[in-house]
Amino acid sequence: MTPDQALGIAFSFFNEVGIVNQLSSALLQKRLGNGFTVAQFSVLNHLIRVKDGQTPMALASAFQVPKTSMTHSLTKLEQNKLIELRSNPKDGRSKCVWITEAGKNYRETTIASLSGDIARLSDKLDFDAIQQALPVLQQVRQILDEDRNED
Amino acid sequence: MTPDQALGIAFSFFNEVGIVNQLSSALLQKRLGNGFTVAQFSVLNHLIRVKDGQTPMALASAFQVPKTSMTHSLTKLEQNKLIELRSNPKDGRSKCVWITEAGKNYRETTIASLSGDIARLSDKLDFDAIQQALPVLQQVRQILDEDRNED
DNA sequence: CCTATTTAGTACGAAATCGAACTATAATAT
DNA sequence: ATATTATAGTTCGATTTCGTACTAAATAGG
Repeated sequence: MTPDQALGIAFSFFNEVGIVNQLSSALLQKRLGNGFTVAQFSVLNHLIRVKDGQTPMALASAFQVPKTSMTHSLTKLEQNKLIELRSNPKDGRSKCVWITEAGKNYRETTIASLSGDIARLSDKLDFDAIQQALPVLQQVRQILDEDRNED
Repeated sequence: MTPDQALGIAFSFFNEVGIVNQLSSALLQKRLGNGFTVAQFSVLNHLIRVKDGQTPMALASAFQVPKTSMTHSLTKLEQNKLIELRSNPKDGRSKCVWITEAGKNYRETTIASLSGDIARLSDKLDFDAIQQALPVLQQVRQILDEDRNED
C-alpha cells in the first residue's frame, strides 16, 4: 500500500465518519428537543459509559474541547440538576462532576426514545455489518487517542 | 436480533463514530490553522467531491445545517476568494456557489499536509480493515440520508 | 392575468464555542 | 521555608451556530 493510497483511504473514511456523525447527531438532537445540545448529552453519557467523579479538566481533555467550553456545558447541566459539581477533596483547585439520579433517568429516557428511530430503520440497516465495523472504529479511536496524548 | 440488541449496537456504533469524528476533526483543525474552520473546509471539500454550482440552500440541506449557518460559512469562504457566488440564471431568488482555483489549491494543499499525520500513524492503522469498514459507513450514511428526506 | 402560497436568501438577536488573560491552589526547586 | 513554575477553573470578548422575522422571486389556483 502506497502512502497516497493510505491517505486516500483515510480521507474517505474520515469523510464518511463525519457525514454519518452529522446525520446521527441530527437524529439525536430531534429527540433531545430544545432543552439540551448533543454536546451536553454526550457529557452525561460519558459520565455513565466511562465513570463520573472526574474533574472538568479531565472531561475537557476526553472530549478534546477547551476547558471553557466544558465549563459552559457543565453549568447548563448543573442548572438543570442533571449533574452535581462538588469540591475535590484531593485538590483545592478543582472540582468533581457527579451525575444525579435525574441525570441517569434523563439519559435512559433519551436512549429509549431513540428505539423508535432504530426500529424504523431496522429493516434497512445491516446490524451484523455494523457490529463487525465496530472494532475497526474502536481501534482507530484508540490509535488517534494515543497519538494526541503524545504531546 | 432483538430490538434491544439492535439499539445497543447502533448506539455503540454512533458513539464511536462521534468520538472518531472529534479526534479526526481535531487533526484537521490543526492543519487548517486559525484561518478556517472544519465546517468551512468541509464545504470546500463537498464542492469538489460532489460538485459545485449548487445553491446555498442545497448545501445547507446536504450538511443538515440551517441556511443561516451556511450563509455565514459561504461569506467567509467568499471573503477569502476560495469560492464565488454568482446569481442563478434559472432562479432570481438564489445563487450558485463555484469553487475558485485558489479554493481548489487550498483544498489540495490541506489534504497533502495531512499526509504527514497519516504517515506517522501508518504503522499502527490497519488500512485494510479501514477499507473494509468503508462500505458499511457508506451504507449507513445512505440509509440515514434517505430517512431524513422522507419528511 | 392576479392573488395566495411557497421558497431562497438576508438581517438580527440569542446561545454555543473558543482563545487570551486572570485568580487560586498545587508542585517543584533551591 | 520560600520563590518559582505549573495547573484548574473562571471571566471576558470574539467567532460560530442557530431560530425568528423579513424581503424578493417563483409557483399554484382561480
